[in-house]
Amino acid sequence: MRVTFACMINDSPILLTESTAAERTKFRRALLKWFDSHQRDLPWRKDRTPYRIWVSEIMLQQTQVATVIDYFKRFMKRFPTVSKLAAADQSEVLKLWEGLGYYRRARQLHTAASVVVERHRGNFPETFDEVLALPGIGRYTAGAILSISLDQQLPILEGNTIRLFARLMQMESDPRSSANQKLLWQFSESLLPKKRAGDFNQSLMEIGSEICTPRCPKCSECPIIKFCPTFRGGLQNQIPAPSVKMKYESIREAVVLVSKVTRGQTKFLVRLCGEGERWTGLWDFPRFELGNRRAEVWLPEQIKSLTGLDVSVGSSSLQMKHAVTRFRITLDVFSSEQVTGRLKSGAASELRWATNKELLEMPMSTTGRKIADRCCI
DNA sequence: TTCCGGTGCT
DNA sequence: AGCACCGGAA
Repeated sequence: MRVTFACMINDSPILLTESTAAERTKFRRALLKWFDSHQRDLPWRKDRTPYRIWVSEIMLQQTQVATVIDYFKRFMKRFPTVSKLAAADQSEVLKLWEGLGYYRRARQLHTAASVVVERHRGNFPETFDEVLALPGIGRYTAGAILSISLDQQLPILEGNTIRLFARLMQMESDPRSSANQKLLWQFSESLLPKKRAGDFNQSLMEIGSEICTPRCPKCSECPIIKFCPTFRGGLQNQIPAPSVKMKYESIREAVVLVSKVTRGQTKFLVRLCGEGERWTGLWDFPRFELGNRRAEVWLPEQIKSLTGLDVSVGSSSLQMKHAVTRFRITLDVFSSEQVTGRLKSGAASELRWATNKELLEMPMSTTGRKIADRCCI
């Protein structure tokens, strides 16, 4: 049997970094055509107002699409407009964000909503500089919002497109270096079509996340395979250059679960995390970095100075492991016994007693929520 | 157990 | 330039 691969023999490889205008047109068309038939049905793609795209982009920062979908739906149902968001209490915004992580995003989103109301009369701004000036919005997010919602011809560069571009450019050095970041932004800008810039940018990101994956990229499904020198060279595992390994630090933390019973109601002591600490604006049980100290002695001292209460702690009733950035945290939960004294007034941090039911309404971190679920029944 | 990922502060 | 911020997925 004779098989000819005429098309492959005749197709000369195209390097986008040295391409003609006609070749870039082919590239854009291939991407947009793929997007027309392969784009996922996502809730923020239904009604592409700047506000909805903004909320989706903030949620999608550092967070996968599958995780965001339900949060986005709940958020838009409760806050259908920027004015409704601005009018809400921060704690309610954080409650809708509970479990998504990076809670500063929610606080900045809420702050920015007020800025939009006051500075822009409730209309989300439509120039790059005005959008960029809002808290929580950097170069990527400003470009994404304005290209996706208004088709403004603005480039984007984020995790998925960095990887895709590094492969399309056959960039062998670290794409995270500032020199390479500059090249990648230029590359992103050089590819943009005049029309449908938003679909084009989304297509790049979707191919980056669904096809041009870090490991085992699905090159056979890639609509722009013929523009990819990394595929031709079989260098998918070398490009992008692997980053330097993260070095982790192990730390020990302890939660003290302080409870009291009044009129048959069990209440638990919680505190509001303040500015400059993890989980700002969220509620947490009293939590301490234990280090190598002895829990039975040190934790009651800490509780005394924090709250004025005298407690004793027994042995840990629950151990959890979790990670926050570079820290590997082993968290022990100690239930306090023999609680005496009154909560001191004018404490440095905001403290209160909360019933099981009240805990449900308070925004908490994922570990805080697990402790509440497991221990505050 | 390791990897992944935007913004903003220092 | 380096680091903190979070949770989920590989």
